[in-house]
Amino acid sequence: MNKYDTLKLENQLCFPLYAASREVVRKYKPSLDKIDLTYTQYITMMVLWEREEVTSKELGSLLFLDSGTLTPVLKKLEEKGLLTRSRQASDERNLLVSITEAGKALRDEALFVPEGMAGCLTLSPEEAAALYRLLYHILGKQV
Amino acid sequence: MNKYDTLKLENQLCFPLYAASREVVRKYKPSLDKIDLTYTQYITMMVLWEREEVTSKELGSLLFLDSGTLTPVLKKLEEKGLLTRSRQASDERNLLVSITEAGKALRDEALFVPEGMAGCLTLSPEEAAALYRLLYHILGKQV
DNA sequence: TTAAATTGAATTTAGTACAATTAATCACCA
DNA sequence: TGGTGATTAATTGTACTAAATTCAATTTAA
Repeated sequence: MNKYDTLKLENQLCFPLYAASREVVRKYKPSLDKIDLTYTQYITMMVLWEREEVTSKELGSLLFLDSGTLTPVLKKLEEKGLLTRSRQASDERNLLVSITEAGKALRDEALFVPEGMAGCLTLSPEEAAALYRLLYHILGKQV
Repeated sequence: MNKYDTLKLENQLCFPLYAASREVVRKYKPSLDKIDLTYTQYITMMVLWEREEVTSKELGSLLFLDSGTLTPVLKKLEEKGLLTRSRQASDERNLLVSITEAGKALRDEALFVPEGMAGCLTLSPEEAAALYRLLYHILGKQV
């Protein structure tokens, strides 16, 4: 035991978290390429498939992304014709994001994405549930 | 139960993994700012504090980073005077990365980083160990 | 000994993150 | 009621990270 042990890679919890996150996002890539979305764009669309209309602020808090990150993502998705951006009449500071028909249509194509990932993570249902709980704990949302 | 359930954000395991990773890296930032390192630079230095000399290739496999990501990181650390980059005589394709005295000296300052993070993650030792194991499982390295 | 295949790093291009700025709204009090 | 300062939300600028492509060195096979 020496004083530098806390600086060893193998003693870090953050490092495997960081690496695993990138690893899994990388695994999504081939499926997401087929529908021409990045991972960030994909989770954004997930919210819109549930909500149809949402403010940028709400999106940010759902996805844990700040507005500086979200702005270019939303502009890109607007370019693709999957959503529209407008200002909320009641408070023009708020950006209102609305899904388009093309955006709704993409949902059916996107069904293949979780299908393709199913075999990728070799965790048992119990392990997956435990991991899920621990991760939301870190995110400050006890489940 | 409808066919779109697999596309709900709350049913994803990848999403909290992605979000938690960014969340924790964000928590490191204030500590890392004090020693003028990004998180990626920090984990790179961690390897060099253990090894002193390592090829770029080995670094990549230890950190799960590819050379395209590593090249700018190593150049930046060289600029800061924390390491030197040279070619391996036996095979000039290999980039040899060596820590400098300044790099070694930084280790003592870096001790404050894990100290500062200690209170940030409110996981019990058992939970931390479980998470650690699950993450390395995803990384394909059973522990 | 040379051509083809492989390996490793660097470059290019795109995406993501943070800090600083700008615009809109709100709250307070004269 | 109207104005001033504080707050909130998004955007912009800059830096970092990631993936795909390119280029150079090496190895292998003919």
